[in-house]
Amino acid sequence: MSLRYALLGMLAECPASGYDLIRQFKSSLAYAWSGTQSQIYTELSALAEVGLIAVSDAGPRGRKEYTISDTGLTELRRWLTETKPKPLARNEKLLRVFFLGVLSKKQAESYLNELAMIAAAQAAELSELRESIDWPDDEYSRYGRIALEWGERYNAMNEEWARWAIEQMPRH
Amino acid sequence: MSLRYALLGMLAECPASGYDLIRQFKSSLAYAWSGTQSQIYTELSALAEVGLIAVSDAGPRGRKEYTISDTGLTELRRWLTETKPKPLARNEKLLRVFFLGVLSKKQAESYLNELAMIAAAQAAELSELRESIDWPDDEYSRYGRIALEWGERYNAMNEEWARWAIEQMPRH
DNA sequence: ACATTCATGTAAGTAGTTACATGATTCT
DNA sequence: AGAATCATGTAACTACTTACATGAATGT
Repeated sequence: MSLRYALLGMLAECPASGYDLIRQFKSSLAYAWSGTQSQIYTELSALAEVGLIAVSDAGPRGRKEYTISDTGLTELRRWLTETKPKPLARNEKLLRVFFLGVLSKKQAESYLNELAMIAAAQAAELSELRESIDWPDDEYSRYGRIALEWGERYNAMNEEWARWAIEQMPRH
Repeated sequence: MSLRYALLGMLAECPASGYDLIRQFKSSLAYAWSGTQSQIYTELSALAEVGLIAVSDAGPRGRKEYTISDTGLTELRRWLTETKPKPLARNEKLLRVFFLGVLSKKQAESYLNELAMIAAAQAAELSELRESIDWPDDEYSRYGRIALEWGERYNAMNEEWARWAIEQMPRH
């Protein structure tokens, strides 16, 4: 159901097509929510059918630009203020850590090292992203910057933790 | 598919019933993976059918204790060493941050404050958990402690970040 | 006797993924 | 002319959730 609100939220900023939204998912929203092409087009049709968004323009190659409606914006605000976010429940990288006891110490250490490297690579990606965006001085980019900061802190934390974890391993 | 490996991983430590595993999901594994009662019983039947686990004992009230098989353990090791963990893709708390621009500053700040409080509460829960467990000196608890440390760092990071975010908001 | 906990299972529905399918427009 | 990109949609499948259903054993 969150995909629905992710789409509403993006359309609250500016009108966009399904194709545009798929790219936005991949760039800015990637570490907060993911959605496949097929799911996004299906959900956009459903949102239009219930009147939370509407086709506001048509472009070449069957492009349909959607705009959020008043009821859509109201529904987005209701979601933000009257419902509670679900705690996160799926972290495959961490899940694997619990079971490293079935591997050799060398293999376990190599996995932890891989986690450190993934975190470092993602940190590099994010700092590149931060610099590639020229942040306008508006509401949307304030919160975009705050979310990006979360990503940077998350990656830093993961890398430090993975390096700490390697140190906890007995010498072999 | 990860649920399958979560179950295999828990059974690699010691034999257990579906009921036991459900409780383990709620206590130690909760922030790494979640699974409902219905999903867990269904998956255990499927795992038994393909021979990755087997019923090793029967108890009162139809209790069935499962034990991991050799092929099950091999499959768990294969998953850990030969497949890559999927990056995390769903964080509803963070998703909402992107869209706080549609709320008033007061409402947005109140949301960020709520995030700080959730993180603090979870940190308290985890430190209680750390103290309630008497950590045996074996492989499984080494990695359990490492995973718990991740949770503590994650919560600390979230709380600090949320407080930092509130400071970024303009005075009103 | 009654409540609680232990213990498992199934059915129906929703959300998400993978694969297939098509075609217009733009760039080189 | 051919490749790349833009652009949308549907079908089949897998994963996950919610709700329903049952009943034995244990504690008070």
